[in-house]
Amino acid sequence: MSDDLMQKIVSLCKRRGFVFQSSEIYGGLKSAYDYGPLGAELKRNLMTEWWTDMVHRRENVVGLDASIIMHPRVWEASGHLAGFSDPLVDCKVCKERFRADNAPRAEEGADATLRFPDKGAAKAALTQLTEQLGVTAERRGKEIVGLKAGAAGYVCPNCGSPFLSDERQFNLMFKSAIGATDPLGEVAAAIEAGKLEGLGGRELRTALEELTRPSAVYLRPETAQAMFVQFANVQQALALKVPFGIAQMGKSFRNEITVEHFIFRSCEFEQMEMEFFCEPGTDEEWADYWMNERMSWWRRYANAPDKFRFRAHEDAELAHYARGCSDIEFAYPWGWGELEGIANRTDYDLKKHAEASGSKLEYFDPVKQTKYTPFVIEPAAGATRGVLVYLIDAYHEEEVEGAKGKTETRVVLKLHPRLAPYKVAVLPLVKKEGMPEKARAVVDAFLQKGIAARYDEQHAIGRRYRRHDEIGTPYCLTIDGQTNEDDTITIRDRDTMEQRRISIDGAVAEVQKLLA
RNA sequence: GCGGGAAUAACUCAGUUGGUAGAGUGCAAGCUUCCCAAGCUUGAUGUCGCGGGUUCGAGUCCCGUUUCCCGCUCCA
Repeated sequence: MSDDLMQKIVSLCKRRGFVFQSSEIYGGLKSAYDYGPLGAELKRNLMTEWWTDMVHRRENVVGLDASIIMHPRVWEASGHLAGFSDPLVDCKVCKERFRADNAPRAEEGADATLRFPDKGAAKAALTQLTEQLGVTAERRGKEIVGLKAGAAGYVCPNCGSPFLSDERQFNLMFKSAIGATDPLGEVAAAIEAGKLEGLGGRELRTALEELTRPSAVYLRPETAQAMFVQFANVQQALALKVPFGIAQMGKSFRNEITVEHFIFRSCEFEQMEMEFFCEPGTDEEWADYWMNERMSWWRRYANAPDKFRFRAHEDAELAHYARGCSDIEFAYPWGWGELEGIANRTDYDLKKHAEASGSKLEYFDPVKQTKYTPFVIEPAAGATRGVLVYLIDAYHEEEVEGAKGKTETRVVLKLHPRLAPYKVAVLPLVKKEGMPEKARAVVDAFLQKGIAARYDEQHAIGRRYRRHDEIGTPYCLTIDGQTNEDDTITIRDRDTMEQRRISIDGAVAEVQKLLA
């Protein structure tokens, strides 16, 4: 059922021009998606709503639009360069993949006991050990005993097996090279000069890294760091007093181990983040404040507000820099999943960057005459996730009575009017008696005001209504026979399908009122 | 990356033991039509994901590969 819903949404997205697979005619590129005309509007509307709410409506929050490529030392200081290259290992017995540094320790030669959920699984594992790995061991119920831990120094956290793949580095940051010359030229020159001769494994890797390091740059894996790095500039330029926030929207890039669920997790994605700098000791209060602000923002545009919830991170899953973190989760078709994280990042980031750069990233409180490193509350939302969330929230199938009295299924995207790609569709009831001309004039009036409007005369009126239901157009304006008599048109509500008459001259003002 | 499934028209899908690529929907043109995918006429659209192989002949069989979906894992 849930897969079904996602498939319908994916299909609608393509058919109606919300989201296309990237580079589709070349076979597609993994996890890359393009936002079509309607998707571009939806995403833009969503992000504009965020910016308006977070920046324009608040005196103490300002914006930033930083470059995606920053100095590589930013990522060293932030911990991303190390943290995003954690060695991962696969278990050869149960196929579990895990982080080597989180695995249960087991010194070489220590007893290793494999545990399985039931006897059947243990039997199967024993057979596998014997046949594929050539190992003899003994099974006792759900366990396999008589094995020793290997040189790795740890065992599989899932089944306890010491049969593991080599550690593999996953570079989760997109690496690129800045400069007009290809760093491979340096490598080629070094090879020709024999400088790499005799090197292997880790040594060779290190040597190659050193050769390419001068030109190595990374695409940002989050927008947050620029706001820490520019903290002092922003604070001084605008003479901001703590507490204040810096907000930023934009693309981020991560080589995710797995991408999934359409645009839910992709390597290139868009974020809406704000770093709120506050006095130490007031941080928990501000964390509560922003949690409530952000939750009410998400719910404001939703049909089903109860599909959003908080989930506090347990201590074990907290990032090393965070004192606390609460996710705003949404009930996706596949289950609850993250949409936004509100983290208390303490003074970790500012201190790290101060230390690494040698710059003072402190705040002097002119009233209290004290100097301190502010604490940071970070509401970090996924903009592209937001698009998916509202598409899922908006997608409805309804049984309605058709023209001939039989029940039909109506597909309607109940997008919030401010998020909807088109605000109005203007339809001549029939293509004659001057109706198309009048409809065109109405469309022009909307476009002059910068309101996304669409003229549509194709096919029967009912079909046009349904077509706009499917892309979420909240209002359809129809020019009919009566328009010629009294200069009124009908306005149809997408969700109720009810119509009422309004004056043709007041149409723009009427819709503006509805959108406000 | 590992394991499982899938890919045929814009969408949803059929396609027999290998023998000239189909339907519905949608789309386009026109007629009709004064309000909820109505009716009629006409029309266009296929590198059958891509690349090899087997074969007289491959949408169909084999191999590789790409992409998508479902689990493991990671995050916004």
